[in-house]
Amino acid sequence: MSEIDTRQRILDTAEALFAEQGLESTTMRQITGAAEVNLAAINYHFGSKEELIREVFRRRLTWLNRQRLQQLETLQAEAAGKPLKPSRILEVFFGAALKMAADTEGGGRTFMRLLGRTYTKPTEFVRSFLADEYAAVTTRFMTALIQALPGVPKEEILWRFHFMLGAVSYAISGTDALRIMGADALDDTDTDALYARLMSFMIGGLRAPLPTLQSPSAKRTRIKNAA
Amino acid sequence: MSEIDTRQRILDTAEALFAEQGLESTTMRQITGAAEVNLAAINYHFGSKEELIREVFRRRLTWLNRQRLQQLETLQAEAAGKPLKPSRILEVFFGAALKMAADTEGGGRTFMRLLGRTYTKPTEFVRSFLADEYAAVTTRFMTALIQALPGVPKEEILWRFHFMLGAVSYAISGTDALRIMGADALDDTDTDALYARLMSFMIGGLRAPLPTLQSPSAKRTRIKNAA
DNA sequence: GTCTATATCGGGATAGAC
DNA sequence: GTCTATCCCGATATAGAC
Repeated sequence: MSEIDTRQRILDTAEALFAEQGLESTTMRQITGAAEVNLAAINYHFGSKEELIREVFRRRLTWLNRQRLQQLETLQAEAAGKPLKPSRILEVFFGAALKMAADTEGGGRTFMRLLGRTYTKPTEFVRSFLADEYAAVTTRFMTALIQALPGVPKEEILWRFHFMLGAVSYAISGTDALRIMGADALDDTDTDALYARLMSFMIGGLRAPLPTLQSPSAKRTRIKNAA
Repeated sequence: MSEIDTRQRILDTAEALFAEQGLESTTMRQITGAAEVNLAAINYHFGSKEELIREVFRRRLTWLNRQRLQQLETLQAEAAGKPLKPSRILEVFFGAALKMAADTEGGGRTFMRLLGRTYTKPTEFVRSFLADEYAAVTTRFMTALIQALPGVPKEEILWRFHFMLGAVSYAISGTDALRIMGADALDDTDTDALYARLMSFMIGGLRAPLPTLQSPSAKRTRIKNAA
């Protein structure tokens, strides 16, 4: 078995097991066992388990974010200075993610599930290199969104972007949460339908009337009545 | 130190460490060390680490879901047979969660972060007892929502509920994802503002026009153009 | 490059004195 | 109920033969 093959097999197998069990719970014995390579191969090819994790994320994220930047630039070039429609920006950013998540054979779906789960509970070394991978792309998209929504405060846009990240993450991560909630019957294999559903939900949320933020003195009353 | 005190101290400490590090990465040595009790105390009081985890979730979830059911019943009694406003139902379900998440001193905030992270990647034993805890509450809320939205297909409601779970989960789980995305400046301590923001976003998403689901033959074209 | 064997560490759990 | 000491296991990592 050649060097390249072994590396790829380890990466693919690790990705699948990480997505299924989490980074910490997956052992090098499981990975090398399932990949049918020797236990020592991970340390030989990557140096350590941490470096393997880094590489699993890196190889997909650089590609994904390059796609996003290119498509955003295309969009901006076509607009020729005119303001972009917010929905177009979201379609580029989240569409790229969902397109990758729709790729069941190439492992894209597996990876996106892993990525979504990693956002909320990253260990420090994971958080730091994810931030590096995203640094270029997010500033570009956020400024584009802010320009596309002149009436909306920047803080509000950031929050809604955060909410959308959560929605997309759950949408991609399968139906575990829904199964906990007692609904096992949903079909999450129709990725086109999922994309359509998600986009209309998110556009609706992005376009929603701004919340009326009350003064501090009224705080207690509001939450109590609402909850 | 009395029995009760030790039990509580273990539960509180475990909850905090689980939220911070995850269930698997947190060791019994860390818990007992931070709680300043003996290493053997966990096995004595709970039997095993798994049983401790179960109890950490159980004590908060039963209370939370009882609140939700009571408030839903109140709402339905007040309506006296008339259809409920969807937003009122969401306010009860998610308001209860956010109210608990606003409790920084009593550990509610810590717990809700733990819960949100657990939804997406539950081990089998966790998934099964979470499903038990939620069994009563979700069927009630889903049927209420379906009745409140007569024009909307049941499947669509379930999906949008799923998206909302994701948004709420991310909103509660802190700003890790946003920090990865390069925005560290958001204030997530103003829980009332967060509640208002989240509710208007979710109502907007729930009220959004239904997606136009295309025929299977048109699938490839749509996603390609969109992404 | 690949393998076996092993070093070193830290995990959960328990026995038995107090 | 609490503590110490210990068992047993499986983790990452590496040394050294092939």
